Amino acid sequence: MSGMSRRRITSKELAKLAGVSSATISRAFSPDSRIGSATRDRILAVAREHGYQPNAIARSLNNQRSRLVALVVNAIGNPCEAEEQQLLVHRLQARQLLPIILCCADHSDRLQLMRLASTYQVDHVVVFSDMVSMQDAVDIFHTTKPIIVSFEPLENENVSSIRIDGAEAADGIIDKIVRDGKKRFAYLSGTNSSWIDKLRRKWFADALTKRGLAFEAQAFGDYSYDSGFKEAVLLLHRDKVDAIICGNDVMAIGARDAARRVLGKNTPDDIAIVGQDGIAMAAWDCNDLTTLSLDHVAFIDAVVELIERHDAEIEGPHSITLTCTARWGSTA
Amino acid sequence: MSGMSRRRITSKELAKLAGVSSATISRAFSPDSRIGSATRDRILAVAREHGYQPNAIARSLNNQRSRLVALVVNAIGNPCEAEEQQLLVHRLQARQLLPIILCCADHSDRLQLMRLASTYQVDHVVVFSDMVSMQDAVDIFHTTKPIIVSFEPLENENVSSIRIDGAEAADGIIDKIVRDGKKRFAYLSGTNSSWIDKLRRKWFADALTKRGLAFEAQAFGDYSYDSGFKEAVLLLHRDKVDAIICGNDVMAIGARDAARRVLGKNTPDDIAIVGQDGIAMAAWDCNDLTTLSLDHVAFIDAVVELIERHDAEIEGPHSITLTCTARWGSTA
DNA sequence: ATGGTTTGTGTAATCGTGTGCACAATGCAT
DNA sequence: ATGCATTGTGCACACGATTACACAAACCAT
Repeated sequence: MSGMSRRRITSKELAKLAGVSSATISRAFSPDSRIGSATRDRILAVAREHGYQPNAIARSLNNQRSRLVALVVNAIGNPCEAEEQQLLVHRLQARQLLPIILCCADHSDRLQLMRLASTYQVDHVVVFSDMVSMQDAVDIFHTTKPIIVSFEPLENENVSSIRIDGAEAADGIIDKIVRDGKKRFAYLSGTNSSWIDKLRRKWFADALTKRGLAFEAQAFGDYSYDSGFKEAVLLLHRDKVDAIICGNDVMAIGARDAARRVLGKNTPDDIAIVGQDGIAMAAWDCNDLTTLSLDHVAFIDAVVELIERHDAEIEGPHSITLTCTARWGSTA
Repeated sequence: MSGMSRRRITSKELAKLAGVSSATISRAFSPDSRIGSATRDRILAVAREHGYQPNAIARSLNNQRSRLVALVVNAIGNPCEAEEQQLLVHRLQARQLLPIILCCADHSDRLQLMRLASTYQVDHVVVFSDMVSMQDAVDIFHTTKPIIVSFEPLENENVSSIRIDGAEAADGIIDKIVRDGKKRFAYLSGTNSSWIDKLRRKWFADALTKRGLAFEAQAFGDYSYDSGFKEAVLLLHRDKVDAIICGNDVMAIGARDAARRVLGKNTPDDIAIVGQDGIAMAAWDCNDLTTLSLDHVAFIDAVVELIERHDAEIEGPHSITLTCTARWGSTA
């Protein structure tokens, strides 16, 4: 690398240096294209010497293929999704795909943000966030026909989805809590009314119904520790519940702290607390949460599988169903 | 929006539809360019009708400006950086800049990953990770002359950096612990030898030296809860220390759990435990960590400030220094 | 009425690659 | 030696936007 060359060298310039045409330069960088191996070696050597790499922007324009993937997430730090995000980014990078993160939790105009990303001709879109309507995503991204992978099943030829089934595991958890003698259940939602939140609540509600019970109270948080803490105080104090099913693990930890600190009640004897997601933190010694957990690796495997199918141009929307399992901790 | 048009419409096609030339289309989307306001309105209406948006890839090629920013991070889920990442992404999005995440913790060839990103002509690079050598980053990205923002100060006209000073706050923390009667200190590093790790350790080491003390032991983890737990057991059992300064908050929580669970020792009476970063979780009721914390907002303000200076083409490398403060919890 | 400025639009070149087509050179079988 | 398949390379255009330049129309002042 000859040090300080300021500007990135261009294909045509390199062609002059190597005594070939710019077309040949391009071929030297395309794995399977007709080019003499001697020529290729010489070009690659000269390229390395001058720090040349083909311009991905120009290539994308020509290819109609950007190798960019938009990841629509609620928030980056949010442990609920962070582990999946991390895994997916890893898998994408291994396939030479670059992720563009769209954080919509704090962005005032999520649609505008998605429109911006769509102008970059992303090849795929993965929607983790439950804050954006799937219909909006389809409307915005359909022009480039990227795959859209999402939790929410939607009848549309452009959308593949991953369905999640936690009914059985939820039933097992409710079963144990009921047998432990708890009677007054509350559900602490993470959002006011997202699709995924309703689905999850239904799993537990059905399990209660089956046993002649029902949720005595319902509260709404925002998936954060603080909201879990705050709402749990109300539920325990005002509604006198003795079991709280939380929309995610972080709120469950908040609720557990509230019970212990504000009400002086301990899990699982005085009160049962259940999380959802199965994040790593749930298994930490200080938490040891009972939680309805999803196998992150299997989940991301499914996402990657859908992306691969789309890359291979296999037509039609696809759908994969995953089942949750219970993680048994000491909180319920 | 007329529904189901499969392919994204092009500037030239829209021109035909609106009865103008493609140059005029372009002008309609450039805020300050000579165009009749009647024409602009008509074009924007037709554009909306057909779901047209200028192709950002083509625009980038022409502009020599991609509006993409590479964020080089260790891991996404990692709470140590997650809050900064979240804030920065938010700020970038507000400026219509899109972040490309490079996760280098788990990627076998970090340099290749960075080279890949550099072919996308990113406008800026922000290096959070302490796992990549700054010199490598400069070598790879210098061809496009993006700004490189990093923790590590480096004498190079392309690199701006943010320096962090925690000496005073570390001194205050050590002061309190020593006055509480602790005598045998250990430092639990997050990495084997990153630049930032050495710097942080030095702050505490200096504070000890000033009082005629020194670290009795040093261990190496990997910034994870599990490694904090495991190493703390060894430090407490084998080295009989009564104060552990941890490289980050997550390890500190692991260490606290280890002390409580394995050794039956409680903070702050039996043993003092200090974290670093000041993540939100540190303030959770169940943790209430004493930690050397950095103001995340100020930090990201500084990063954005550097990016803005670069956008405004203000020459030369810049440097901003931030000072840490102590968060006083119940662990030390 | 006329010269000069301003305004709005079209033409054509450009950004850096990829690739179909044409064509020369080479290898091989007869 | 000839006909044919194969290999390697260059030319030229396409990808979809931006923008310098040219130019017509409109406006204004004298």
